[in-house]
Amino acid sequence: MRRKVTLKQIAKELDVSISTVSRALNNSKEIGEETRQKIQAFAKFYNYKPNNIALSLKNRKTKTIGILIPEIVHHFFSTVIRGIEIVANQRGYNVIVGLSNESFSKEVINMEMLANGSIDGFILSISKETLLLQDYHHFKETISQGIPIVLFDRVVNDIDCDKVIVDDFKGSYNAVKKLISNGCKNIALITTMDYVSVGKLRTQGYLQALEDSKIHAKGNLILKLDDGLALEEHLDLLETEIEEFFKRNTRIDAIFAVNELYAVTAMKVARKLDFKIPEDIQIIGFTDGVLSKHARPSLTTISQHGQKMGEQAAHLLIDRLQLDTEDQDDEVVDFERDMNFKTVVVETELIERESTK
Amino acid sequence: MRRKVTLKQIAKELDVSISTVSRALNNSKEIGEETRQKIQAFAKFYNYKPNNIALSLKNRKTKTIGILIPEIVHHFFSTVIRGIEIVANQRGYNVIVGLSNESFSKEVINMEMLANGSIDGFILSISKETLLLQDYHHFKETISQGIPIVLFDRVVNDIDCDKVIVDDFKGSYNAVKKLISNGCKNIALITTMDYVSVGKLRTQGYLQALEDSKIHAKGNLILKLDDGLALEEHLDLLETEIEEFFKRNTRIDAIFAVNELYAVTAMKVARKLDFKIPEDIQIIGFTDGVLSKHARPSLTTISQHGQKMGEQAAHLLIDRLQLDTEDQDDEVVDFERDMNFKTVVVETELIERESTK
DNA sequence: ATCCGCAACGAAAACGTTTGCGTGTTGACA
DNA sequence: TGTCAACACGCAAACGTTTTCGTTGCGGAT
Repeated sequence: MRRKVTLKQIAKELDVSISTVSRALNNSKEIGEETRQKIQAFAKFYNYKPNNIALSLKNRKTKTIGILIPEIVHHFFSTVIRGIEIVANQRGYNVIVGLSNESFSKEVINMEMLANGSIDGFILSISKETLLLQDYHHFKETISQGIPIVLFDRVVNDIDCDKVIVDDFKGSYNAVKKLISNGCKNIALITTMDYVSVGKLRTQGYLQALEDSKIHAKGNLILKLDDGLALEEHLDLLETEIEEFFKRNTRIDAIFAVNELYAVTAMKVARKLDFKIPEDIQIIGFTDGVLSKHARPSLTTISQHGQKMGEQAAHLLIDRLQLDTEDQDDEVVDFERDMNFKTVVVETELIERESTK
Repeated sequence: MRRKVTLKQIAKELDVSISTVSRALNNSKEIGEETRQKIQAFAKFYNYKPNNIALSLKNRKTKTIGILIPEIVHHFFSTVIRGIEIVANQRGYNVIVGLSNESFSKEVINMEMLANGSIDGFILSISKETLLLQDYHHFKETISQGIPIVLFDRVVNDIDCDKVIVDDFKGSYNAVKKLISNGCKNIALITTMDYVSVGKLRTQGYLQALEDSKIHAKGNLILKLDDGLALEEHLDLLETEIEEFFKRNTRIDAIFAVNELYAVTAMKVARKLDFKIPEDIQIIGFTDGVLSKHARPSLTTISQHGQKMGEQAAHLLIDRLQLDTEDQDDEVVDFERDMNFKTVVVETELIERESTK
């Protein structure tokens, strides 16, 4: 087991100083041709690679970005990670991921753990519990320490940072409009509780689309589901909940669901109740995952383009990081930068499949 | 923007030495009660947290483990990551993930990038290209530098390290046995090319089960598919490939597929060709993902317990890391340790759903 | 002979910690 | 009064880099 060779060892072996070795390897022209050759050859032979940690300490930046997400076994989030990883790698960064598991305290812990020098910036999506508590002090503290954050998907307004979102409102609006133009009169909505921002926006899009088409929105056509039901263990509960909803509203001819699982489950229930899809009932879901593609019939969905969101987020963050390192004069720039937070919205796309006409 | 406070700043402010501050915060009893109180209070007020990078440099270990996987938008792999993250967090470690995207060179690059001090050890699953090339020099080099590796799922024998696998052979064997005991006579196998170790093992399990039941395995009942077909873009190709396979073999009454996608697609084709499931044809797939659960009919599968695999892998790695730091005497231990590589096999589980009788 | 400049290299600080060792100040005890 | 612990703290090295600022030696100009 030969450990990695260091500058010091090379210096000792070649009987020169550490600085000379460093300079030689960085092709400084202060070093004589001959010694440079010698040092480089030696370094290559022993496969010298500078130690990242030492570099991080010296440069006061780690070239790694922290990802903090609620859940990783989830098509959308893993797609975002992939997007982040790709551009991070391209631009010389690593990614370190933490999972909040939708828990506030885990989010805080994780964040503090990483904020102590391990990463240069965060890309994160807020956990549900945090959204519920509306306690964002950890984010603000991190930002005030000079560590930039990029929020994606689940964002809140009162955090000053870059954001990447999809136009949840518009996406839903278009989907419902589509259902209306397909002739649907009684369009049901299956959504989450309001504190999840995206759920709320999607609900608003639904309502607006109805209103613009002079359709009166009826409260009993809206089903707000508890989050617990989305858990793997409670699939059956989710199913019966939706089934009862159906039975209460026999005239439903379309369903718009704010996520894939709700949509697929609704479809399952509809078939069980002998609805023909899409003849008797049409269905659209938000979020395009594997379920939608492989369901029978395949599900018309609104794609969020998770990978693109990840890429955008990474670019935003790294741009800001590199901007930070360029300017040394602190005060003024701080002020200017505050004004410059961007919110990029990634366009959604309606992917039509078999569950709509 | 107030940057993080350091020991030096505290020392200066309180007019003591850096070492005194450090000791006071670590509750060294070399420090007088009074000064300790003072320093701790001050540190708490300014929210002092030791800088991770500096600690890493000093301790020559980073307390982070590197995960290197072929793909992250994948139910199995993300489940494994979740398992790793959970125990890593419990035991005070962070995880940094790299994606090889099934490419040899990306695997090498990523590994070298992380091996230069960024991580203490690796948990990884080998990319297909690497398996095809059979070039494992980067793994061996990393290990010889004293960085331990834990391989999971896709492993190869000639790398000396801990491994976590499922018993692919046994899992397949049991599944096929199940089909046989359900009365199936013409059991087809849909698998990958041989160079992916798990594909090979699963194929062997299939063959063995047939042989043990005195059923002659027929070559034309085995469909070996190219990997390219598993890509999202080529779903239709995959489908036609399987459809032709069906048409060539009209007497098939069961299918065992080595992954979820193949199984679901086969089911789709079967229904299209008016087979009744499970009456006319029974289907089992390896790997239990979301597709299986929500397919219609739901798919009987062999669960790999990805999360458990991740947890085991993390424990193996961290155990070894902590063992490494305990012993200072080098030579002897190296030798002993070589003998101690473990391979833990996580039991598979047959999850029966609607696609079998 | 003196001075200057340049090429080629070394010493040391710095990044933020921990820690072995040294040192000064007490108080007790002989 | 002198000796010696014990106590409370500071110095400095170390981890592995980069970089600023010297410091040599030497050739050429004056």
